[in-house]
Amino acid sequence: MPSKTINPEDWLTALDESGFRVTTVQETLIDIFAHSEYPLSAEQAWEIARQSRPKTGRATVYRMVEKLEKLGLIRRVHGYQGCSHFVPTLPELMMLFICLSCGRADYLDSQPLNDLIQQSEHISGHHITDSRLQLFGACADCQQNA
Amino acid sequence: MPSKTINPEDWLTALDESGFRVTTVQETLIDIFAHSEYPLSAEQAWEIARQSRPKTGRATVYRMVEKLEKLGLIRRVHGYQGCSHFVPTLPELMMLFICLSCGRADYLDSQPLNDLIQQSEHISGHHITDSRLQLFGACADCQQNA
DNA sequence: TCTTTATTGAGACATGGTATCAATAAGTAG
DNA sequence: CTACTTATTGATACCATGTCTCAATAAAGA
Repeated sequence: MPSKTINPEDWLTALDESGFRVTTVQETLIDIFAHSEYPLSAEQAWEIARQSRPKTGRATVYRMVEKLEKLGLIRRVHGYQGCSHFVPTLPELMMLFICLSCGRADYLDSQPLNDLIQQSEHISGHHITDSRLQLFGACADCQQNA
Repeated sequence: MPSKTINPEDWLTALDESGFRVTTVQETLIDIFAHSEYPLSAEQAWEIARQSRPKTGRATVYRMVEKLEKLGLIRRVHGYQGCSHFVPTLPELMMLFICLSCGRADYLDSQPLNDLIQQSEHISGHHITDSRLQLFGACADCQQNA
């Protein structure tokens, strides 16, 4: 479902514009992350990558993940599967929902959250520069099949 | 600052009532977590514990952390210092703020957040059973000293 | 006090992630 | 198109964090 609004080409462009060389591993890994409906760990991405590109090194995958995260193209999921899984970042601000039953990620409108954060900032006196909100539960589909 | 509303005695009672034996390591570790103003990792807690109780085993600390987390007495902090630090859980529902400059944790009223979550539940059709919201930035003190 | 059994400590092990370094391949200049 | 420069890669050694095992210890109840 993220794939609807994510274009692997843009990611390559982003890497290029940041002064990195465009390589085949990058293309492989970008494709993997951009098209996955589920949060992926570096280890999982490595496994998938080797199916189409057997010589892919482990360290390379970890380096790419770090790079993609720094560029804001993927985002770490902090949750029940551990804290080492990543989902593509959508262009707009979104809150992340993870279904505990099927594992899929869904994105919800986060404008109300931003309002709430601004409010908290006011009340507490803290200057808030970043936030993580993640929701867990059963997605609409899984509720029906239960 | 959490210490204001946290009573180590209650934690021991909670362990006792859950059918666990009350031991000296437990008392040591509970004291450490209940009185820390900063999120602590198991490793850090181990280090502190050995100062007053040198024979404390590493695995024991990890086991206690797991136990305390399961009982809901401490809570994992997902953030910039990694995902392996814990803070005491307050009795009321609270959002967590972590200062990126001094590392301290602060708790903010989370009623508005709960409203927001209910709203999202309605709109998305997902059944939300748990959430994590964490805020990062500079606390009021650190802003002044900057 | 004695007995039972959960809990502990020590250390081996597994996993996730990083550092090193020679080999490879992308980009650029000729 | 070729040669050159240098970022990126892959293999492997390494480190940190967390788990498992099992004999020894110490709570709790009889």
